[in-house]
Amino acid sequence: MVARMKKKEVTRTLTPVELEIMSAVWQLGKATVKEVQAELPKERELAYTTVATMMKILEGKGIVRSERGDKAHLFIPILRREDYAAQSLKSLTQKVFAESPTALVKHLLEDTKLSVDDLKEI
Amino acid sequence: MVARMKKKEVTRTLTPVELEIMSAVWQLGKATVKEVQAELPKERELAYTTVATMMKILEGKGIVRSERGDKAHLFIPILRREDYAAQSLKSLTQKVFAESPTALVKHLLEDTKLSVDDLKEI
DNA sequence: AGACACCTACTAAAATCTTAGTAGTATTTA
DNA sequence: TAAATACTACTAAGATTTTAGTAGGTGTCT
Repeated sequence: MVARMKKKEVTRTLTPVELEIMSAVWQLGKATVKEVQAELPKERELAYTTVATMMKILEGKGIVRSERGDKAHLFIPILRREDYAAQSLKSLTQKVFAESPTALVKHLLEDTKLSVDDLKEI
Repeated sequence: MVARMKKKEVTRTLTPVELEIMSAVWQLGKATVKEVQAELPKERELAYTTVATMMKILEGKGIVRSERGDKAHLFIPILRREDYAAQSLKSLTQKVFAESPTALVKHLLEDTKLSVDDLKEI
């Protein structure tokens, strides 16, 4: 009997720009090129067509899919933020926190605003 | 009066291969090209000169420095693993765990073998 | 219909990353 | 000392990533 299998998850790591773009897409949940462009940090200026190209690339890689929207295409994440996060985190622990997951948690507590109470809750 | 300042830390993110190499260097603490090459996972075969080139690049970027060793140069990390780890983690939380540091910790606990006791200790 | 605005597809240049060869120098060995 | 060995510097090809322009389509306004 074949148990429910974890999805393939061959997902390579996103390139820096892909990640920037995906951050915006994840944030928006579903968005047009224009919306993605607007969602980028204001100091980050990418031409409309550049964002469009990136969306195309992401679509080609199966990271987002597109739907015809009212006027413009709507792009929707296929790769979920949580999944990518989990994957990145795993790889991070393997690669740079090799022998000290404890250190990771420590840094984590310092960096995030996570209180001890939040932690207890978990 | 100028308080002790946190170091510049402009460190861009390491490319995949740079990270592979640095993993080895961090592991060894201080190493020759040959040692780094040997430290790579055995299924990962990079020519000696490729490793040498990478060391050069890393040195150029100020990530390692070199000292004349007995025969070969010794390469020594400038960027410390902990610092890079902290930096990566911060950027990861910003980019993919935006609104849910809690989720991060959850994943962390699932992925690492960190026990609740270890956690309490922290 | 013509002009305008907006969108997608295609194309491609520039930058960066990855890989490794070759040549030259120094050191060890036969 | 000549040959073999080991290492570094230089060079560069190929791959991938990043950036954006141009052409052509579609709808909209006057």
